[in-house]
Amino acid sequence: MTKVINKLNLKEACIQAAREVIAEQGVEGLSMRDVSRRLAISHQAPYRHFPSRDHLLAEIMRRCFEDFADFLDTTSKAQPADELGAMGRAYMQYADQQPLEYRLMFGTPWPEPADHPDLVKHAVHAFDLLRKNLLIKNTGHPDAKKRSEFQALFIWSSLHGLASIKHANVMQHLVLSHGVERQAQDFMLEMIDAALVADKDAFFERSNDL
Amino acid sequence: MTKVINKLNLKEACIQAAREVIAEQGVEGLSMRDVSRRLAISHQAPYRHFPSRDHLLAEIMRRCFEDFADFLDTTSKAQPADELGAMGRAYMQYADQQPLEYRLMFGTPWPEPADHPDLVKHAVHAFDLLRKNLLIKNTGHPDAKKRSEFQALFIWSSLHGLASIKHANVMQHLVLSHGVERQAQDFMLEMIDAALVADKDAFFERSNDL
DNA sequence: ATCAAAATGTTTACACTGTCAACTATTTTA
DNA sequence: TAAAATAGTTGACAGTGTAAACATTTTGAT
Repeated sequence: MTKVINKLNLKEACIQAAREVIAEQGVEGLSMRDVSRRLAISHQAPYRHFPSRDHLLAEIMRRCFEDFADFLDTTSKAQPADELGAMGRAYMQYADQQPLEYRLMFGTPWPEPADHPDLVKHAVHAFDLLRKNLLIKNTGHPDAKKRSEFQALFIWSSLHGLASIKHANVMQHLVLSHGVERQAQDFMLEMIDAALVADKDAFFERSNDL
Repeated sequence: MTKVINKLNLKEACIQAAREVIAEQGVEGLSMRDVSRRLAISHQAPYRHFPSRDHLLAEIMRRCFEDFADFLDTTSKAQPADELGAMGRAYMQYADQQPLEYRLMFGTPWPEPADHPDLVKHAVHAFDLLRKNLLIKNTGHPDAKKRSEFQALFIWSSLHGLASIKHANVMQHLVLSHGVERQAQDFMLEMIDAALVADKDAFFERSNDL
């Protein structure tokens, strides 16, 4: 009987139920009382396990980041010939398939980070996958570390930007030529690649003058 | 006396008060009753002018897009030598200076677009500024229209991505090398430029095979 | 100018939310 | 086994959006 299983580990059940709500209705549709109702428990029971709605939300965000980083890692490692490209495609794939979880991670104002250190740790981990990958590509280059960070920020920004524009459903109002929306992702990845290939030494010379 | 002025045009006063709330506390801090309280009117008065909170919000979003497009337009036209670059810098400048309004436009789930056609129209206008600018740069090129749209999406995504990552306050947790956060924007603009300069014909040839 | 109609604003009421406080039942531990 | 910690329930409060009924003011046609 589900109810008994729930009560054996109510904390886990709350998280599960809340994730379902979020995946169905988005984060603003999540209410503590809704979670309680789904589990057929009193509206205060979840508070024995989470001090507040924000704490429940933070735990869910943490797990999303965990899943997300895992997905990026395993998917890109499965294609050693082009890890970086695979990672980019995996990023967009995740954003496509889990739009509401993606929005939770990257489009929701974070709860006070100081109160949720684990959340930050897992979020940073996803970025570090990208950063490390680039660091390898940049070996031998002067300023390899800094360069990798710039590049990682650039790549992440571009992918995240496209993902969040897609989510906002703005594109369908832009009256784009045929096929543009569908091919936008591929074009974006090509542009990122081209930018990385292009020589950026001029920038570093100039920036050293500052 | 302010109160009288308000009552002479309550609709405008509501919008003004709501924008203040949003600029101070962000969109989730906006409540209809809060607006009423600020204007010292009954909590139902605003409903004579806006059917719902979403309608008030949509009107504010519309105006933000209007202001935003104006800002991009005038700022970039002031530097005819490098309109595109100026537009990119203006974009980031706006995002920096009006973070909460920017988040309202690009980070808030839109109300049903069908119910708010004007909102969409103004949002699209900002994109069209970019698209038109690129179309001029691409004159003579085969597929100039399509190419411009791809490029516009790429540029917009990159800028928006960086802006929204900045807003999320994630960067300060990434432990970046010295100066990287500060210079990220310049690097981004360089990368965009480099990508645009690089020959993209290969992409179009390949994509035509699909 | 008058009088009905439309507009604008107020009051009251309802269902919903997060969360505090008090109480009870259960489980763990000394 | 008694005490203490843990887990869950019930009831309350202040906040929200908004529907309905009512009052007032403004407007337009006669």
